[in-house]
Amino acid sequence: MRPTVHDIAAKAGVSLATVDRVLNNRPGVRGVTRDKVERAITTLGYVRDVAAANLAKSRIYPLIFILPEGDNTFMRGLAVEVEAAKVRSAVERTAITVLSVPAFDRAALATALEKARALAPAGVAVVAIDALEVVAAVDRLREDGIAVVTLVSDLPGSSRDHFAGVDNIAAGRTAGTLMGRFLSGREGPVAIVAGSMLVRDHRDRLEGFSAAMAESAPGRRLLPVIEGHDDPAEVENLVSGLVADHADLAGIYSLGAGNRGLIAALEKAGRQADICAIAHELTPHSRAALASGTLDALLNQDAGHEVRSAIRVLKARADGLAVIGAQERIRIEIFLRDNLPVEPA
Amino acid sequence: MRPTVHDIAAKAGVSLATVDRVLNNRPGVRGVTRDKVERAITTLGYVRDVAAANLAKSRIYPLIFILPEGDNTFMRGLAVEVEAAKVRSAVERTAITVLSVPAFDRAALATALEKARALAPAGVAVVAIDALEVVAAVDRLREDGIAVVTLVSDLPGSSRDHFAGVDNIAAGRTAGTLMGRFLSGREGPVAIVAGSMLVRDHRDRLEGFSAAMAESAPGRRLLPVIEGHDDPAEVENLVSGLVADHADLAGIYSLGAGNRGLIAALEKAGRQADICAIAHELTPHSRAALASGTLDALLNQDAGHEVRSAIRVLKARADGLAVIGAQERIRIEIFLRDNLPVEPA
DNA sequence: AGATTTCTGATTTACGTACATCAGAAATTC
DNA sequence: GAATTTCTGATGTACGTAAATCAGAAATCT
Repeated sequence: MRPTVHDIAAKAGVSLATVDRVLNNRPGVRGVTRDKVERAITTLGYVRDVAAANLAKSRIYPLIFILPEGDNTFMRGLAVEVEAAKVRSAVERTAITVLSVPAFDRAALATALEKARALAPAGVAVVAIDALEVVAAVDRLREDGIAVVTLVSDLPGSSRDHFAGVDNIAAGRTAGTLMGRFLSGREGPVAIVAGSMLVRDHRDRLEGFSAAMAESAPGRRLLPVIEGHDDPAEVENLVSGLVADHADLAGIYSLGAGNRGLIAALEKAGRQADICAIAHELTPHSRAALASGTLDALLNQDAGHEVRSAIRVLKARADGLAVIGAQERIRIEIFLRDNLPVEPA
Repeated sequence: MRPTVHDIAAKAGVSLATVDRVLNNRPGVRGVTRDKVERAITTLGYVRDVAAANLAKSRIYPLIFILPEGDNTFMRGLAVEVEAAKVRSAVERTAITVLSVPAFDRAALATALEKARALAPAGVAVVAIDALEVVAAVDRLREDGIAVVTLVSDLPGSSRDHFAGVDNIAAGRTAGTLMGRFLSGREGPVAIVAGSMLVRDHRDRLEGFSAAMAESAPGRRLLPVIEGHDDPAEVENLVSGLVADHADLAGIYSLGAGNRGLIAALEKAGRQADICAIAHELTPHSRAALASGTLDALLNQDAGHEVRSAIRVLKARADGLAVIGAQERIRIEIFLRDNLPVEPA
């Protein structure tokens, strides 16, 4: 039978109250007594029953998620995952509020962070934009003792507690190596379509991709980066132009969202089999395109994992606990048509 | 504030005892009363506090894991994950026993299953061998009302409740597509090294690989399958012979364990850069080989995920609850040198 | 030595659910 | 209408921890 606080009290020859003081390092215990209790704890191998402790505490964690608006599937999926977390909030003792802000709008994001600060939550998760005013807003939250986790896109210069997202340089490198190797024995330039160079994750992916391409396919020409602002219509326009202008185009790396536009452009031009296309994020559209062969590979970050990780970290930081880094690392998933998960994602 | 059983009792105008009877469908409640209570439950949006419920029940789940012996890293890693689960058993209310059996020994496995049955646990997780006597032993467990989950390698003909492992046909296909595309523009045959054709997962991987190779690289010649019994020394011998015999060998797919031998053979022959090698399971050795370029790609199943999933499913089945299929699906991870996780795995 | 401060113990209530017991009310049967 | 049988209520205990209160013991200071 698993030892309880009562067993420790008996073993150490002290009262329950003293054990409680030691366990929750409250003041009022002499050094010698504290040692006695701690020895009892280790010899009995006591571990606190978290369920019972939470029950007794009946603590709740008010959390705020700040998410960008816009109709790209990944961000909507992220919002869906946050909603799913809301449903679990009863079980997880969280109270989640969502604030929506226009995409790629640094001023709006800074304002939203201030608004979140006024609500005095235990923690805030935010899809960051890499801008000074955003850094400043995050730092103010931290000064108020509010835990902050960046989600999907990081904010390295700030005092945020944690980044719940993938290593985007590595993601870009992965795409670069795949592209380089898939195109071996084939001529022609490679194009890159981004959302915006304003967000950190896109910049990082570009950096990684360029570096890996230089290594795995040294002579390959990269066309100048195109920004489609994660908007399907805009991306379709840009890619259509690209394909028309470069008859010898060998590959396209789409490092942002708006892949519906990319897919449509390739298929309308009849170049879907010809051009090696690698994109990010598993959505119904990208999934179908991968299955049909329009896309050749897909990199993915699991939005559900990211949201759940962000919540775990925020709760831990709110309690002043350390997080286990390895457990909270979000992996880059690679999908080919052969290892697509069965369920539509 | 979240509603409790007391709130339901008040709302429905009944006593706590009646609410309890409805919630845990115990007998002794009239139809009308039951309806009243259920209406109160839905209108208040009551959800049972699982933590408190478990605390009150103080239920424990005795589980048995049957794992193969042998010194291949993946199975040892699996054992480590089971040990890690043992550590958490206090929190998760499980009591885990491990039985070790010789690898690839169907009779020993059947005996171990009988032994497990005699211990009358709530559930059994087993790395299966595809043999009639094993199927029979599993079916006997199920007849005794013991939940059974196959781990890593499935047993399709049996009445097991669930398979906690990857789709190995898809894994093989993935390897085949990568191999085919990585070798585009290069001549030479491809070799396949398996552990044993006795286990289902290896047979499935072979099937998938052959099919995908046929599609993505139609003319490519596949050498006959070699069985290394997941033993590093044996694998090294076999691969050394293979490399010596085939100067034009373009690729090797190692679908089992014992990759230390594969890596050593390639490096001793000086063919590590020349031959495209794809293997399974991320271990310190395979990880280093991927980083250095001896291996070109690595497919992985996360042993930790599999063990945790198996435990969740066994607990759920022991309580007669359904499992959410999508949540328990184990993904095939693809690693290139660029997306290796930072921590040694 | 007396007053003060600092520790420690004993005890109690609470968290939300499970489960058992017993008594009384309601419905059913004869 | 009396005797059953079947429901329902009231009440209490338990799970393991948190947290508060109060009283007494020990140490420290004057």
